[in-house]
Amino acid sequence: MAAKGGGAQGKGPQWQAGSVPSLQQADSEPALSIERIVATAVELLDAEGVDGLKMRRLADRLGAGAMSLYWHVDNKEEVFDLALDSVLEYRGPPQGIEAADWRGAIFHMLEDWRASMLGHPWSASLLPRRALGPNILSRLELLGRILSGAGVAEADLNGAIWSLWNYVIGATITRANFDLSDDDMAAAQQRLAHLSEKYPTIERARLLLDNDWDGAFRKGLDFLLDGLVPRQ
Amino acid sequence: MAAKGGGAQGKGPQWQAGSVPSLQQADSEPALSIERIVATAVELLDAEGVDGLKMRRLADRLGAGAMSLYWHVDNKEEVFDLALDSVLEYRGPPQGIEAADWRGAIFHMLEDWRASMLGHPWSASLLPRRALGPNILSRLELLGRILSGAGVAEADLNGAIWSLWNYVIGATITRANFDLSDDDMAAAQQRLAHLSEKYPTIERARLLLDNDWDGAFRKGLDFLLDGLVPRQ
DNA sequence: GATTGACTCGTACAACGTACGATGCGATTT
DNA sequence: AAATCGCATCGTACGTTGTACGAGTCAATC
Repeated sequence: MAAKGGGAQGKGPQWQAGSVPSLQQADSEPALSIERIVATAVELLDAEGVDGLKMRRLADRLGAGAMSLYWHVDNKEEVFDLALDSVLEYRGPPQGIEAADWRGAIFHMLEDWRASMLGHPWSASLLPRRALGPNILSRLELLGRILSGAGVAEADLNGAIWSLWNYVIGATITRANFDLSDDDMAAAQQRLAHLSEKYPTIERARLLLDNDWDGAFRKGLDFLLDGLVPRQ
Repeated sequence: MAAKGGGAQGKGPQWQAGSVPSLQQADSEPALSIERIVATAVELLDAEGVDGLKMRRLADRLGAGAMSLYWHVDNKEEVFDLALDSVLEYRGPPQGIEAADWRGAIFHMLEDWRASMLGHPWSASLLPRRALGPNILSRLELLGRILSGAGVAEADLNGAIWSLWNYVIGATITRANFDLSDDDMAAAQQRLAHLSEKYPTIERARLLLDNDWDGAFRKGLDFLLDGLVPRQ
């Protein structure tokens, strides 16, 4: 009887944390586990980017055979899913009371979100393809709770949550994309040099060059919040 | 002397349109060309998604050998770049004068942008990884021109353009992601069913279920524009 | 001691991107 | 007319990838 379908039963990632330690090769490596796999996958992704994650390489880093991974994981996609969600954990606002300063709470959470993703740029390119993990859902839940407490009407809650989510995702993806490739940008400029007179406004605004990304992010967020919850 | 580096010289896509027709096999297939390759790639992407685009399959559809593609294109990545940009062409507002109704002009362009991408959902997942093509730049240029005309200060232009871009990208990617997978969503619900009490707000807002995406998009855009260019 | 179930891994395979070099063909040159 | 050249096509082959399959190990249970 093969192990087929035993460990990683069912479809989709198992969003779990608790598991039995139960190490059995006490000599060197601390035995395989989803946690270790995910942690190492994140390391590898940080070091080599999305294309650098290969099952064999991941197994090597873990001191295991390639096929051993498949006991804990259905396929490579699931590794991506788990790695992505693991990076998006939110530890909550520092000390501020969210009820009192809802605006601060939102800002903190969303800026932390953005920072988390920019700290692992591969996550931005992964996000569009992947499912909602529990950490993402937690953030959305928190967002909804704060907005609701801030006075957003029930009927508008959906639109408000999505608007903020959209904005954060968009800003992060854009930033991660251009951050990864400062020379790509230069190359683009080069490549389009002879067309540059077609884009005078972009040229004038130096849109592609010097940018206060963080400031722009905050400002746009401010506008959005002003619209969602008018200052009294 | 091999053809190596002859046709697709240099690095990066050639953002060109004009080319000599010059068909030489007059019998059946109208000869290979970048235009034909890109058009067929888009077809294939529409039909099979990002993972469905393989060089061999693309060549088959074109009635050509796989390696023939490489005369016109450096590698598969370039096919993605070209396909993405080709989908993002903007034909301009219908009849409205952009100077008079700048708000309408912006809305039209951005909604068209979003619609273009949703019409080819693969484009949303491709965008984070790819470079700026001329069609994207044109849209940004137009956006900047309109905003500038609407009274946005030179110093704020950058932030304003990026805010809108971010919002559109984020909204589109989110929507495309969830649209692709209505059953993924159901599966996610299922998978997280036992955790559902952890997300009461999401539950209550039915965030994952019924959504007026278009309405939410417009509303958020309104808020953003109100912030960027206060109504007098 | 036999059985079971959790876990590991060596081998093998099919599919993929694409390097390489041969080939064909029209236009240009001699 | 013959030779040359540049554009374009494609058959073959290689290296790399994800992963199916089944054999193997070991601890716990009966």
